[in-house]
Amino acid sequence: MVGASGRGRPRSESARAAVLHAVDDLLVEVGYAALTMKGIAERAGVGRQTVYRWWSNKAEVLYEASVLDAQDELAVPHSGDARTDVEAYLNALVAFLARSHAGAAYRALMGEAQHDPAVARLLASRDILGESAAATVKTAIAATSTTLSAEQATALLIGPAFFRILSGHDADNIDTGALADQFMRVLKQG
Amino acid sequence: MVGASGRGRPRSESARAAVLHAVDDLLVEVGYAALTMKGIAERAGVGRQTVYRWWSNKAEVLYEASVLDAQDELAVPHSGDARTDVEAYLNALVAFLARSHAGAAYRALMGEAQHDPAVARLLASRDILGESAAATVKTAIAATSTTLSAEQATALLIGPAFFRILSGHDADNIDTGALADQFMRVLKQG
Amino acid sequence: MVGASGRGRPRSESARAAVLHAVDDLLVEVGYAALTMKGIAERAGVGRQTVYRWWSNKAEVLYEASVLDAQDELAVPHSGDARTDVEAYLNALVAFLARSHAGAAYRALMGEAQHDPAVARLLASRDILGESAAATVKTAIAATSTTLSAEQATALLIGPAFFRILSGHDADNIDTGALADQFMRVLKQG
Amino acid sequence: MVGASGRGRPRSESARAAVLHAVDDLLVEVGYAALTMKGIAERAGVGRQTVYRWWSNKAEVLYEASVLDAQDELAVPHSGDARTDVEAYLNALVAFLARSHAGAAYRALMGEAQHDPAVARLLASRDILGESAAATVKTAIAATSTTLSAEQATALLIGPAFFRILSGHDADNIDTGALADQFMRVLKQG
DNA sequence: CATTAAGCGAGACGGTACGTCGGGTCTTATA
DNA sequence: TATAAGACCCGACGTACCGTCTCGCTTAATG
Repeated sequence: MVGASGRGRPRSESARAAVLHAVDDLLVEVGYAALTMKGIAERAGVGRQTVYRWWSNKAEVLYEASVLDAQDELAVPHSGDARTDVEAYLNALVAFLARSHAGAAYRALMGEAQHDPAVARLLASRDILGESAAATVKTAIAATSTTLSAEQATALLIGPAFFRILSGHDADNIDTGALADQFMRVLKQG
Repeated sequence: MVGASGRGRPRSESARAAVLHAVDDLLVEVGYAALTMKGIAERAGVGRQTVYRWWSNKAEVLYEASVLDAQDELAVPHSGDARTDVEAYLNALVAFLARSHAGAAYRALMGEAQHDPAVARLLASRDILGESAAATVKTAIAATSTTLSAEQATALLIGPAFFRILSGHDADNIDTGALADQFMRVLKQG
Repeated sequence: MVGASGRGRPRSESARAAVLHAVDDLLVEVGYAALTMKGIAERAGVGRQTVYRWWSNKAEVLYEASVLDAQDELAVPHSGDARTDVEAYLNALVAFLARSHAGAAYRALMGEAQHDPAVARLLASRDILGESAAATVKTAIAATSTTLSAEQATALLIGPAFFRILSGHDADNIDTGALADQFMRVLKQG
Repeated sequence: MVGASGRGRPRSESARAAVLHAVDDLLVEVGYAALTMKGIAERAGVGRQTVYRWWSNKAEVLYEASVLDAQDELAVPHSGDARTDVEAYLNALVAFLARSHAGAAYRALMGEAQHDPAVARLLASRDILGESAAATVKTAIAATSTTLSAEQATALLIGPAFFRILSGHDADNIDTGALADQFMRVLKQG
């Protein structure tokens, strides 16, 4: 018996799906800045309360609608060759952060997290970027027998591209091949 | 003669200063999230219109009040030894981003910039972090005769720490010594 | 000379005239509701302070610009026949109150006076309507040997038309001939 | 079935009542000039938007809060004797216009109406003074078989006192007995 | 089958920040 | 000292969004 009594009308999965869909649409159409709870509910053809019943604030809806669903944008096939996998991952990372709608949502949420503890907790509850890199990092560590921890290696892998994108630099100028080389070299020596 | 009509009452530098001071105080007292234009004006003992006359939005005031003034938090003495300077810079960077009020303001602004083009332009107009690292990066490049561009090297230097702090990881666990070593090693080899 | 020391630059009569002229123009162009001190000063090509130097508030400028100048709208030639003069006066009164710009200004000021004591004092300082009716009323009183005071007679003369116009009734439907007859009849019997 | 969608939360009659009550209180405490929408909402413990939802401007709230409710101040018992009723009505009129809070509100609104068409329409939508006088005027007309229209008679009845009060003359000096006599005399002869 | 209780769409609710506007004062350089 | 210009402080304006609440109406599971 998981929760609830089973009495009363069950929650509408279709309402939930409509909200998530509406968020995706609105993100594309009006952008994050113009996203409002009222707008989302209306677009979804759903009562405002229903949105708040499933998610407790705007960040949560957005996170689930856009970020979670988009994890596969960061999933890359593993070739077995560490260097190849690293570059593939970096390409996926740049594409996600700099060019996808989900990435824009993720950046916006990370921004909110800098001054809203609730959003910070939300993002911390699931380390999307870290997880997405985990397999690649693991392969690279195994291939180089570095002494670096996975966490350190992850920061080395993601950090440079992450910084350049968040800083507003042109994502097209990021040389993922070079970054991959540098990353592998550090691992081989530490 | 830098422009200026000379006609009419001159803008009050003291009002301007009072606003910047008020922002600094309020950031410490109530934090970024609770910062409002009304609150700033009232705290500064200044009319609301006066604030809007000098800055066109909250981000601009905050940027000038907190971020510009705080560049010296990122200024580190140069020892002449590249490795030493790099670690010193990384320590200053972590202290700024993760522990100072100005750093909190900077992270908040960088967050806004992710969905507000005006803020993005504002931050892009003066690449605070890049500038602060420039001397250190230059020294390191000279000492290693790397083929990396300054921009690439800057991203390598700042990225990993930047990523971990923005992601909400514990700043105390950042091993700046190790990061400095890794940075130098990459430069020596590329 | 009348007051002042004579030292320093004398007040500019032309600035004063420009303001009064500007008020007249603006009243016609934008109406009372859109009249602002800033607008008046700009239209007159005059500093804001200069306006306040001559008049202490908006009501005073308007009063002098529009109402005082318009007293001659209410001045009617006297024929010597009381009944004739009364009707002529009533026609002038209706034309002034209901159809002239000065009359609109007067009504607006009388409106302000209902909740602004300063404006009330201003209007009380010079009983424009009462004065304008004085000669007509005097003639009528003399012609009828009524026991009514001038003040009572004035209220009887002006009141009915005044009420209908201020109440927003159609001024064209006011039968000034009938009103004149009724006025004369009351006087003859009291 | 008087319309109404039946959907959504119904408007709160208690909020509406709280606003009207707050307006009454504030009129007495701070007067018309200091009445603000913000102040009204706060005093009523109501959101600002809620006030705007029921009434579209200050005049409307005031009209409903103060003027409509105050019609009974102008309701006088009818004795059957026209002359008696007329004097009783004039006493009530003077008391209302010159001495009651509702009367002050009415004068203020009539003032606004002189330069604000919306307020003019509002007042025209319900001719408070005319209605209040209607029964008295009807009785007087019947008793005198005058040829005057009701509208003309109303202006004769109300006009003189109305003019003196709006002009700021001392209301205590208004001889309602004399005005009643004059009114009756005019009717008997026309 | 009737009851019951929770979810539903709709939209009003109390709050609060926004950016603008007007009032009346103050401070420049110039005349 | 008056002037034109325009910045100053103040505070009301009407709008927008937040997250909560309250309607009448479904929609199951329970009795």
